[in-house]
Amino acid sequence: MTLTAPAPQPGSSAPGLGDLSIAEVAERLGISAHTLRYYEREGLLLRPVGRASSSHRRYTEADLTWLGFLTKLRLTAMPIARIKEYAELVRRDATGEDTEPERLALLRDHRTAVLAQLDQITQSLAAIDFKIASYEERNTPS
Amino acid sequence: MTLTAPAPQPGSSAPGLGDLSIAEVAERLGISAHTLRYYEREGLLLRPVGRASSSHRRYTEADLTWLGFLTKLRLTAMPIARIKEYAELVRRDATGEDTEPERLALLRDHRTAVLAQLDQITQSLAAIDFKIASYEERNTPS
DNA sequence: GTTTGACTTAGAGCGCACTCGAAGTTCTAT
DNA sequence: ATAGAACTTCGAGTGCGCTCTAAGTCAAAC
Repeated sequence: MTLTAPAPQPGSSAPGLGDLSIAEVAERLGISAHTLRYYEREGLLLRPVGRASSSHRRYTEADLTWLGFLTKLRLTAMPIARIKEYAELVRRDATGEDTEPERLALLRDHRTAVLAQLDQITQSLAAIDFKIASYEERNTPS
Repeated sequence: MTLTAPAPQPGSSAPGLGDLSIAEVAERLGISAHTLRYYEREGLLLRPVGRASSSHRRYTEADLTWLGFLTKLRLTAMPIARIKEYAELVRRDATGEDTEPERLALLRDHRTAVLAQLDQITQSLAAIDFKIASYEERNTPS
């Protein structure tokens, strides 16, 4: 485990020496290496992951940033297929096309869904709290 | 669809005339009739559902109350197996045994999980909002 | 009386998101 | 030099929570 990372110049896109192994990325993101390979296979990444001479994956900071955002989309229950669409838009953008309006729309839609999600969970939590309180009350005949 | 429900006396446990069909319950809870039967099969209900002379299910208010709580547990991602445990505790309680401490512990555990869930979602939402804001900014060159 | 439609059962099927297995290669440490 | 851990690919397997199908019953509407 090499911890001396010689600060890659920001904006570099080719894999360099400060890059991370799949296990390191997995740990940082709190997901498994299996899952990382799965996401890659499913076309969720923005560009091919770099490889070391040994053909082992080497993730750049940019990869990490995207994967971090991706996991936040997953944590808020965005389906894999939807994330894939988003990734495709980003890739199309890199070819000169302007897909920002679509990306913005997609994120706004998702935002709405997340707010609804939060609402449902919060309301359910209130019911659970109420039940807990009623149990506690009963066990505290004072 | 009979909407004139002659207010069942509260506390009644035997199926009566004001009871609801599976379709009515499904609609009220926002789940499918298929799902309701599935929950029943899985042993998530507190006692056998009443039947009309036609052998069609008739849900009491008490059934509805429990199913309402159960859907809130589901909405907060409690696994079916865990809900089943909880239901079993409630049923054991009805036999004279006191399972309240266990039920309280189970709900408290779940509450903790829900809070963590809310936290993760909220943090992810912040990242999504940040991204949305950065897109909007770029499209507003003033 | 016949049709329509909601209900019943038992069991199979499905979609999603991983998760694992096998067999082979490569890195790291001694 | 060699052992063991970590990586590679490809494809299959798993777990969860529904979701649907088929064949049949029953009640109400026309």
